[in-house]
Formats: sequence, C-alpha cells, structure tokens
Amino acid sequence: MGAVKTKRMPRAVREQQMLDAAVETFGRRGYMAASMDEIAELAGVSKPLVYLYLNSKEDLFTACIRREAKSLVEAVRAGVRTDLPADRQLWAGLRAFFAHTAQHPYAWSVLHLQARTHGEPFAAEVAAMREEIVAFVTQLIVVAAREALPHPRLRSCGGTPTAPDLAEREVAGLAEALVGAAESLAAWANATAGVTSRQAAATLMNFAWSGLGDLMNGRPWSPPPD
Amino acid sequence: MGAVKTKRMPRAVREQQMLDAAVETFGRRGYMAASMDEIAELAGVSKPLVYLYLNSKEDLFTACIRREAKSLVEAVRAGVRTDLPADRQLWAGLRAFFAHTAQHPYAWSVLHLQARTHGEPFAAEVAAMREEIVAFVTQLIVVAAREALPHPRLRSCGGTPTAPDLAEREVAGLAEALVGAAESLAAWANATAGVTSRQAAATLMNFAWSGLGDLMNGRPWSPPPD
Amino acid sequence: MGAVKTKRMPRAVREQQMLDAAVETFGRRGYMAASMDEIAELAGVSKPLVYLYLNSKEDLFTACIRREAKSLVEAVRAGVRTDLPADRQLWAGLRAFFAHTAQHPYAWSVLHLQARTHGEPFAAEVAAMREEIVAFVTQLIVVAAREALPHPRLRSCGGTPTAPDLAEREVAGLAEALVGAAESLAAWANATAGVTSRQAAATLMNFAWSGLGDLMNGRPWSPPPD
Amino acid sequence: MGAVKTKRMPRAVREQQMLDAAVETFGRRGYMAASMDEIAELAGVSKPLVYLYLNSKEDLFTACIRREAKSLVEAVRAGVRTDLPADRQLWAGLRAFFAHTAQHPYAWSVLHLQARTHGEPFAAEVAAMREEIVAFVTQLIVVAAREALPHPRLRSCGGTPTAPDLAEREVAGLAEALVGAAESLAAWANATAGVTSRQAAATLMNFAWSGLGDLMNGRPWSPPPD
DNA sequence: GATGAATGAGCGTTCATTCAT
DNA sequence: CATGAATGAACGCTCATTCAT
Repeated sequence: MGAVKTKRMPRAVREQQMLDAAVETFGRRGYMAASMDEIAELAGVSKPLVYLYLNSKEDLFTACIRREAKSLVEAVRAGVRTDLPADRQLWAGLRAFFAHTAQHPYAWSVLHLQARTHGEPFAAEVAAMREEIVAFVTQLIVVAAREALPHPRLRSCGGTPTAPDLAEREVAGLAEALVGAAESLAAWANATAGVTSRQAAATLMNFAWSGLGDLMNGRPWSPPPD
Repeated sequence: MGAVKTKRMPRAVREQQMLDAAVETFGRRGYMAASMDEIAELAGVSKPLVYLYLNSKEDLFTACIRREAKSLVEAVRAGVRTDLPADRQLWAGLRAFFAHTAQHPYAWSVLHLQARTHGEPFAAEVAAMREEIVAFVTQLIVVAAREALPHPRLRSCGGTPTAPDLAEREVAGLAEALVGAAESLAAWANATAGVTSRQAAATLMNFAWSGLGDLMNGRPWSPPPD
Repeated sequence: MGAVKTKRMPRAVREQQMLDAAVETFGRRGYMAASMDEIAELAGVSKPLVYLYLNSKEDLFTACIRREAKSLVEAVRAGVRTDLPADRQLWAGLRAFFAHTAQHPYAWSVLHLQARTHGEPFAAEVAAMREEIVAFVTQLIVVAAREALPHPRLRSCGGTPTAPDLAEREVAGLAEALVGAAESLAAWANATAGVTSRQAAATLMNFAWSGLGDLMNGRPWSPPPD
Repeated sequence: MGAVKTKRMPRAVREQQMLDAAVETFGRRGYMAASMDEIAELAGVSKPLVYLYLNSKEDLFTACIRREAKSLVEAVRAGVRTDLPADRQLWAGLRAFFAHTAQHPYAWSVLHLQARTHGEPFAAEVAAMREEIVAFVTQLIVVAAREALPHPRLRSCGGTPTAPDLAEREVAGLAEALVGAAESLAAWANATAGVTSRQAAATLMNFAWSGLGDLMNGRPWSPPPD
C-alpha cells in the first residue's frame, strides 16, 4: 500500500507521490482529521520532506484540490467531441464525469465534500472549477435550444432568441440544477451496488432531456399563483 | 451574545440552548474546528454542563443532526397537502425546502456539508433523513406517473405498470437526481443575490417537469449504442 | 525542586508559581532554549495550564519581564530615603540594586541579558524600566550638582545653573555610563567570589564620585584637538 | 544579496564569506533564531558546504565570536600608541572602541549580546576577550596612577606602590566599571541619534577622569558606616 | 445543579544534521 | 568540490475530557 519506499527520487516524482497520499488521506479522513504524519507515512517519506516540498497543510490541500480539479475537468473535456450535437456532447461529458468520479473516489471526496466544507481558501478553489463546468453546461443548453428551433431563421433576430425566451438566470439555474443532479448521482452511483456510470448518465440524460413531464404525457407545468 | 445567562433553567430548555449554540458553531466553523469551549460559551453555560447533558462532542453533533433533520423533514411535510395532485405536492415541498434551508443556514450547513463530510456516525444519520425525502419524492413521481396515465385500467396488470415501464431503480435514480438538484439549487439560491426560494423552486419544477427536452420540441432522447 | 505538586490551587497562586519557574528557566537556558515543557514541569503543572493562564511563550516571557522589572525597581526605590543628600541616596540605591541582583540572579539574567537579546516586544519592556532608573540617576546627579555649589545664590539665575554648565545630553550620558557601570559590576560581583554587594557599591561610588582623576591629584582632563 | 555566487573560490575566502553571513545573521536574529539555511543562503553556498568547513552551528558561532573578538581587540590596540601618557592612551582606546562597535553593529551584537546570552561554550569565549580588555585598562589605570604620583621615587619600593594603596581588587573593580560603562555607552551612542563616537568617548573620559565628584568641588566620598 | 481547576494526547511545524551522487 | 534529497527529534500550542468542590 502506498508508494514503495524507494530512496532518492527526483523532486517531481516525490511530489506526486505526496499528492497521491494526501488526496487519499484527505478523502478518507477529511481535511482536519487527516494528519500530516499519516500522509507522510502513506507517501513513504518523512514529514519534513512534505513540508519542504509543499509548505503547509493548507498548501498541500490546495495543491490536491488544484491537481484533482484539473484532472477532472480534463477528463470531462477529453470525453466530448465538440463537433457532435449538443445532446451527444452532454451525454459524453456526463459519462466521462461519472466514470472519473467512480474511478477516483478520494479525489471526488476531496473536491465535492472536503474542499467545500472547509472554508475560504479551498471553497473558492473548487468553486472556480465548478463554474467552469457550469459554464460548459450552460453553453450546451443554449446550443441545444438553438439546434432544436424548427425554423433557424426565426432565431437570432438581433442576437436574442425569440421563441424559447430563456432569461440568462433561468438558464444558469437549469445548468446549476443539472450539475447538482450529476454530483448527487455520482455519489449515489458509487454507493449503490450495480449502478454503472453509463446507467447513471442515462438516468440523468432522461431526466434532463425528457423531464418528468414526459411521464405525464407532456402535461405542462406552471407555478400556481400563491 | 447567544443566550442570556439566566440561572436555573429546566434541563430541557438548557439542552435546546446548547443545541442552538452547537448548530451555529458547527455550521460556522465545521465539526472539527468547532471547539467545545466556544459552544459552551455561546450557550452561556459552563463546559462540564455540556458534557453532563450531552456526553461528548460526537453525541452533541449527532443530537444536532437529529434535531435539524427532524426539523427540516417536518417543515417539508408541513408544506405539502397530500390531497392535491402530485405536481402541486412537489411544488409545495420544494418551496418549503428552499424556504427552510434559507432561513436556517447553519442547520443546512450542518446537514448538507458537515454531517456528510465527517464520516460514519454522522453520515448515516443524515443519510437516513435523505432517504426519507428521496422516498417521499419517489412516491410522488410514481403517483404523478399514475395520474398521468390516460386509461387507469391499463396500468397495474399484475402489479407491474406496463406503459411507462419504470424500473424501480430508474425511478430511484430520478428521485435522487431531483433531490440532488434541489440541494444544489439551495446553495446556489442562498449564494446568488436576488434569487428567492420561490424562483429556485420554479426553476427546479420547470427542469423536472418539462425537462430540457421541452426546449427541443419534445424530440426524444435515447442513449447512443456505444 | 520546584513547587511541591499540590493540587487545586487558586489561580493567582498557580500563576506566581509558573512565573517563578519561568524566570528560573528563562534565566538558566535563555528565552529560546527554554521549553514550555520544562517550565511547566518545574512549576509542577501540566503544559496546557500554563497556556490557559499565560497564553503563549511570548506572553509568559513578557509577564516575567514585567514582574521582575517591577520587583527590581521597587527594591531600589525602597532602599533610598529621599530626604538624604544625593550621594547617600545614590549609595543606598546602588546597594539595593546590587543586593537585589545578587539575590535574584535568574531575574537579573532575564532582565539584563535575555530580554535585551530577543527583540522587540521584550527589549522595549525592559528599556522602559531602564529609562526609569536612568531618569532617577539623572535627577540625582542634577541634585548633587546643585547641592555642591558653594554659593547657592550663584545658581538658578533664571533657572539655568551657570557654573557646572551641563548640557542635558551630557548628563544623560553620565547617567547612562553610571547605570551601565552598575550593570556590569553586578555581573562582576556575582561572578567574582568574595565580592559583596557592599563592596561593589563602594567601588562604583568611588569611581563615580572621585573619578579616576582623583588618582591623578585632580589633574583635569580635556579631549585632545584631533 | 550577500556574496555574489562565484564558483570555485579558495577555501579560506569561502570561509570568510560564511563567517560574514553568519555574523550578520546571528547579529540580526540571535543565535537560536538564526537558521543554518539562512546563513548558507546569505553566504551564497549550499548548506552541506557550511558543515564541511565549519562543522556545526556551535562551531560556526564560536568561530564568529573568535574572529570578531580578535578584530575588536586589534582595532582597539591599533588605536593606542603606548608611548603616550595613560590618559591619551585611554582616550585613543575608547575612540577606537566606539568607532569599531558603531561600524560593525552585527559583530558587536554577537559579542555583547548573543555570546553572553547563550551559555557556556560562548560566554567563556567572549569573556576571554573582555578580560584582555579589562587587563589593558587595569594596566592603564595603574600606569596613570604612577604617573600622577608627585615623587616618582616614592613608588615601586619593592614593586608594591605605597601611596595610593589600591588593592588589586579595587583596581579590577574600577576597570570593570569603566569597561561596563563603555559597553553601555556604545549601545547608547548607537541608539541615540546625533551622538558620535567621539562624543561618547569624551563623556566617558570626563566621567572616568574627573568623576562626578568634580561637580562637587572635590568633596570626597566615603561609605557610611552601616 | 453547576463550575473552576487541571490534564493526556496529539498536531502542525521547524531545524540541525547527514547521505548519495 | 559541491549539492539535492532526506530525516530524527523536538517544540509551541490546542482540545476533548474529567475531577473536586
């Protein structure tokens, strides 16, 4: 378990080993309960070396968040082919997302739980990543809406789509909801035996694309006056 | 600050004051960073009294989770009238949910962030509550689906609905997605200035009921072969 | 050694025990080399109690300096009777000073060496005490000069003494030199076996009063041109 | 900053650079707070090289003390011309002393504060230098006393001066006081804006030669019975 | 019923010091 | 000759927890 205790490695390699150990420990125990001792031991190095390379517990945690956020975003990006229609792009992104979180549960715990739970240096870090993803999804929604318009010429009269007049904030809310649902399903899929990332993605696509309203034969919904 | 230091209060009252202080402190600082000293001071009692009444930090945290989980579930339950159609029930439940989380941010932080982030005694506690809510939503979805069936007699031929052949797990996934989206929107609504709990609920209802597919004029979605 | 390990003492008493132990340890080992563990053990208490009462190593050190500075100044003040002539006052003050420093060597080490050696929060603290003493000595010098004037009517023509026209800074320098000599002699007397505080005081009084010039039959001294 | 990083210098030169850096760092931060890392960096060499040349922190500090002590003593020695009368010698020595301490504040801090504050290997080192200076001053006092004797033939009947029967210890005390006063004035002159090393020396010469008694028109002083 | 007094245990951090290259 | 890599040991500080009153 952990890295084999090999001596005299170049700095870059050791740093990655430390980050591996830190992500696992932070993911397992939580930021505060994780001790630098445990991380160092798991990394197969002494504690001073961890401090020499990564300065402090805070910096170490931040480095973990950055590395894993980048890794997750890249995994999602690598999964989508931008030349496909929006729904296929979303599908691919979701599959990549669920696959990545399933394969890196500690990283996902760090990003989704630990970083958000422990205040400002960290929450901001992961919020940046999340906003990137939300922006990506928002754009997909807008593109999908455009593609779906029956008569292309009707749209973009002055840049503002007329038919599905989505206020910006409305779309932002939808994207937020979609991403939130995805995050929740990731945890659910990982915890529920026998749910593959493919199934999770399919469930969410059905939810997002057809809505529950499909079950009701298209009966529309609008808020009651209250 | 905190409770006024009044002497000789009945135990039940003192306990509630302690829980109030604990929820606020746990919500503010996080489970591990919250110190029993701070909680006792905020509650206006001495530390040994906290231990006399609530045994340990773990028990205190658990008591917080239980009280706030119960409070949240009751608030949601109180908001729905079971004699209304399913969509109205869902709408009412969401409004109650968003309103409660907005009004009790520390409690929501404890339930949504802290409890899930700090391992097993606590995660299970809040998971129980969550399952209760998911079950409620699941049932609403099923009822809604039934209500939507054009010919009631077609369904439940042998207990298995035929037309909208929803595997149990599929519905569970939908409910999970819906609840996850709600949780995410709660944080988003609280963080985004000018978004009321009503708007958040409306956004989610639109998303859930009509789906994004509505934007595409009902063009259905089905997973590509891959 | 150290205080007998008695339990449950009132806070004020414990604090003094801690300060005793701290002064001894700081005096013995130096500020940085002294460990809070050693101080706590010498005081017969656990380390957290030291922190509970005295906050931090810095604060503890500052408290030591303040207590011992006050103690030293009070000892000197208590030794002089302000109704006596200036030379007798100086003599009494020096005797008290040498006696106190001889009886409290750790305290003297803290004030004279440790506090000055370890930078700003501390140096300022002891500098304040020193200035108090220098001011006292300065005043004694001025008074002595007045007393020594053969014809009282000659002085204070407009408030400024004419004959021994001592620039303010000149007097300050003399006082500084006298105090510095006293500080040095304190260390010398403590280190040299058989030198009593009385002898040290006498030596310094002779030096200060008659000067070395006495040895030269009053041959005056004035700086060469260069 | 510090020495320019030049490669392949002869050992002796490198050692001096290291000592320069060490003196500055020890003077600035204090012995314990100074880190070998900082010293090595300021010297422009790697840490192991410091250890290779100077063995340990203790040895390094000792080397600093020795070099600076030697430097100070040599500066003072170089300032006096032994063919002049004693008062001129003392004057010259003091001027050299004040000038040197003013020009090498870190060295003076190391000798006067750090070395004395940090216990035995070091205090002894600087004490040796101090004794050398005290001995020099003692001899000057004795010589001055002899010069001042009206009838040269009266003195040195058998090597023991008769008239001004100065017990050896008495002279030692005077020299100690003089040196102590000088040390104090050095700090005072460096800290007080506008006081030159010449003025500091003049103040001390006046103090030493004429004494405060001069102000009192030669009224002698003798210890009260007590 | 309520509290001032007290602590065992552990954590983040640093530093002087040494190999292996 | 010179250094990047690595560590054992210790220190300042904090916290959940418990007595004795």
